[in-house]
Formats: sequence, C-alpha cells, structure tokens
Amino acid sequence: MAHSYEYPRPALTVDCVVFGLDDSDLKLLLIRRGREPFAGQWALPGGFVHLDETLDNAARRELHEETGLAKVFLEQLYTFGELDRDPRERVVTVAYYALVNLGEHKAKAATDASEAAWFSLSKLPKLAFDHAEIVRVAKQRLQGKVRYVPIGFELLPQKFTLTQLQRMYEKILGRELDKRNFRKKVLAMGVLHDTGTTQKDVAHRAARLYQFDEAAYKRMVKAGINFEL
Amino acid sequence: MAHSYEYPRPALTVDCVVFGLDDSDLKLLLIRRGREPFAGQWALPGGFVHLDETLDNAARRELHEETGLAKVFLEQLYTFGELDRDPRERVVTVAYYALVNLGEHKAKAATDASEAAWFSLSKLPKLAFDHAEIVRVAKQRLQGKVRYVPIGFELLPQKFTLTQLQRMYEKILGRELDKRNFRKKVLAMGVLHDTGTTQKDVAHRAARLYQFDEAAYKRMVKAGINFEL
DNA sequence: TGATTGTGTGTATTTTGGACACTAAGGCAA
DNA sequence: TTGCCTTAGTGTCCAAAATACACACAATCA
Repeated sequence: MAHSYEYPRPALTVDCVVFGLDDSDLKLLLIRRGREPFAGQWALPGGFVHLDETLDNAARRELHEETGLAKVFLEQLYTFGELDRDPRERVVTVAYYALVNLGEHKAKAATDASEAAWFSLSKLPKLAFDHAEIVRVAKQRLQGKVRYVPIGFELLPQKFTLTQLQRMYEKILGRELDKRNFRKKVLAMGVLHDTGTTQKDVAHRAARLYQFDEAAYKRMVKAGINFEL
Repeated sequence: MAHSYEYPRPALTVDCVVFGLDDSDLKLLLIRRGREPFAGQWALPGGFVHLDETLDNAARRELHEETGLAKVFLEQLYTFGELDRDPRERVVTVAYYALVNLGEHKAKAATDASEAAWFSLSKLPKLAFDHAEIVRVAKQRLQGKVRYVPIGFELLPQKFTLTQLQRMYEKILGRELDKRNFRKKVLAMGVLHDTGTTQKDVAHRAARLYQFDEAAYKRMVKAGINFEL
C-alpha cells in the first residue's frame, strides 16, 4: 500500500468453470469467442470486473449474460496472474467454479446464448487463453472438495435417488464406489431427507427420492462434524 | 472478455499473512502503516501488483521490501474484492499466506523494517482495512491444510525434535495431541529423516533431531499417498 | 546423589473402511 | 398371466486405523 494511484494496472476479469451433470457424463459449459484473440475458439464464460460490483457479483453477472444461468452454486477457485495470459495486455483473472443441474438448465443455456454449449469433460475442445489450466485446477478442487463437503448436491435435481447420487460421486472422483458402503455412509451423515416419494415412469422398481437437508447440514457444521466420504 | 480496454479498473494489490512460530506461540508479522488511511494502525504487508510481475512475484517482492523476508513458503490464499475494502477507491487484493521459522528470521525482520513486528495470533491489535477478515480466512486455511499436507515444517528450524513438531501441530490445531500416537503416525508417514544428531545444551535428556525429507515426500505424492493427521 | 525435566516406547480396545451376493419390486413382452 | 429384465434395497465379516493409556530412561543441576 505504499504507492499512489496513477500506477498502471492489470485488467481484472472473472472466469467461470461451470460443471454440469447429466445421465451420461460430467460436463463443462463453454462459449465460443466471437472476436480476436482466439476468435472462434471455445473459452470459459467471463469478463471484466466493474468498479461497482464485488468479484462474486461480477462472476454471477457474466455467467448470466453469457449463458443465461442464474442462482447457481458459485465459489471462488483461484486467481491466475501469469504475465502472458492474454496476448494483448496484462490481464489477471479471478476464476470461479459453478455447479448446476444440467437437467433443469440445459434448455435455458442453449437458447439464451447462441454460442454456449456443453462439452464432456473428457472430450474438451482446445480452449482459449490459459483456460485449460484453469479447468484443470477446477477439476482438482472439485475432486478434493467433494470428499469432505457435501457439495455435489448442486449437480442433481432437488429430489434424487441414491443411485443418482452415487453416479455423481463416481463421475467426479473417476472411480467406482460400492453400493452398500456408499449408502451406509451417506445415510449415516444425516443430511439426506427421505421425501417419501418415489421415481415415476421407470421400467423397474421405483427408487426412493431423497433431498439434501441443508438445515441439518448447517447444524452439523456448527457442531464441528466432519463429512468425509 | 467482451469489453474493450478503456474501462475503469479496480486497483490490484497483494497482501501477505505471515505466520511464524516460536517457543511460546503462533505469531503473525504485521507492519505499521505510515500514512492515511489507517495511519499508525497495524496491517498486513502488501502492495500494488506491477504490470511486469506475476502475483506470486508481487507477493514475494512486497514481503521482501516491507519485512526483509525472502525464500519463505508462500501460497495464494483467496482474493478479496468487496466494494468498500479501501475508503479511497476500489481495491481488489490477492491474499497470500506465508510460513516462516521465527527463530531464523526474527532478527532480520526486526532490523530491516523498522515498522514490522510479530504479534501472537491470540492477541492481535486492531487491523487496518479488512485485514482481520483475511487473517481469519488464512488461519482457517492453515488449520485445514496442515491436516492433510505436511506443510508446517516450514515453521520449524531445519532440524527439529518430535516434541517441537507436536507443539507446532497443537498450536495450529488448537488442541492437545497424544504423544505416542503422534509419533507413531508422523514416523509412519515416512517423510522424517533422523539426522543422527541430538539437541545441545538442554537441561534434560537430549532429543533426537529430525529433518523433513522433501524427496521422500515428493515421491509419495506422485504415488498418490495421503497425509492425514 | 537424588530431584527435576523432558525423551522414548507398546498394547489393548474401539472405530472405521472395504469386500462381498442375494432378494424385492415394478414394468414389459410373449 | 407368467416369466423376464432391470434396478432397488439390504447385512456381515474382516482388516486397518484411531484412540486411550503409564512407566522407565537419560541428562543436567542443585
């Protein structure tokens, strides 16, 4: 804080790594760039931070403007400040990651923003800037976080079956889990509420639908309880 | 990335939360502000990010300029971007946290920077800006991180006794640990190298001195081994 | 030389994690 | 209507890890 204010400043942007889940795969929401540099290439949604908005709000605004998404889970990831990130000038970006339920949001994102599309994490196109690196860090963070915070619920519809929940964990962690052990653990956590309802229109025995009990979770966090999986 | 470059930009700074450990306590390195706002108050070392330096380098440079510290463990913490952080104008700060061995660095910091001083974490003065919040987040991060990454070694001299190591963990975690269980676990990790030497000039049985085996640690990280404590 | 102080060590118990396979329910098609 | 297909739902045993716990040893000092 020793210097005065006329110093040249890096540009400051936010970028969002938006994860979505559907039946088949863990996906990422990208937008196609319209202008140089990297015109035509896919990139993370993001943009400049305005003077009258917090970083969180800037991320939400850009996400909404570019993809139509609103009210999603959004958390700061890391700030990237390498010198050559942008070929035009010095740009520092505060990266965020978001989790959305693809079933509910798919149509919206597809219509609002003509140039937004979902890609399987395993088959990403070449990304603009250093966005591949940002995605790598986000994936790592998600894998780490999901192990000790019940965070992934954001990727599912409000009511979900235990099998859906298990599939989600498997896709994030990249390995298979044992059904019985998974159910034991996740139910023992005490953050799942049995809605009493079951699946409809499935060609097999209908599974129970649960929902995440946020109140119970918050109580347990206050009590200092851990949530390893 | 939709806008052009003449937009007004927030100022961008870095701030460092520097943890140090001595026999008595976990400490924080603060500097006294010379000018308004918050003149005379204690604050985190930090300053503006230049165009020709990465964020990491900016943090290291400011740390060195303001406190004389160099070559310390330094890692990005979080980026703070609330609107009213600085009463003069919009300032976004990328916060870092550092771990240093107070025994080795105490004298240096005290001489190089006339206005730097160490404070016990439990008896901090009122801090400038939102620095108290930044410290809170850093403390939390340190507590979380120390549990699954052997990070705290940075706080000790190169050669240390198991008791010193245990005290460090206890101070960071804020609770007492069982001596035998602690030693079992930490030795089982396989990242401690017995130097064969012992303490000097102590009024009791001299303890063995160990040092952190970074090579072994890196090998184990590659092999995907966990380090919970 | 014995008082003081911190070092160094092992076992028994409890808790947790992981492997493992069958029956139940519902829709569908022959 | 019956049998088939698909997914739901459930419990036990074993291994590994976490925890609780107490005493003899070495070095210095008075």
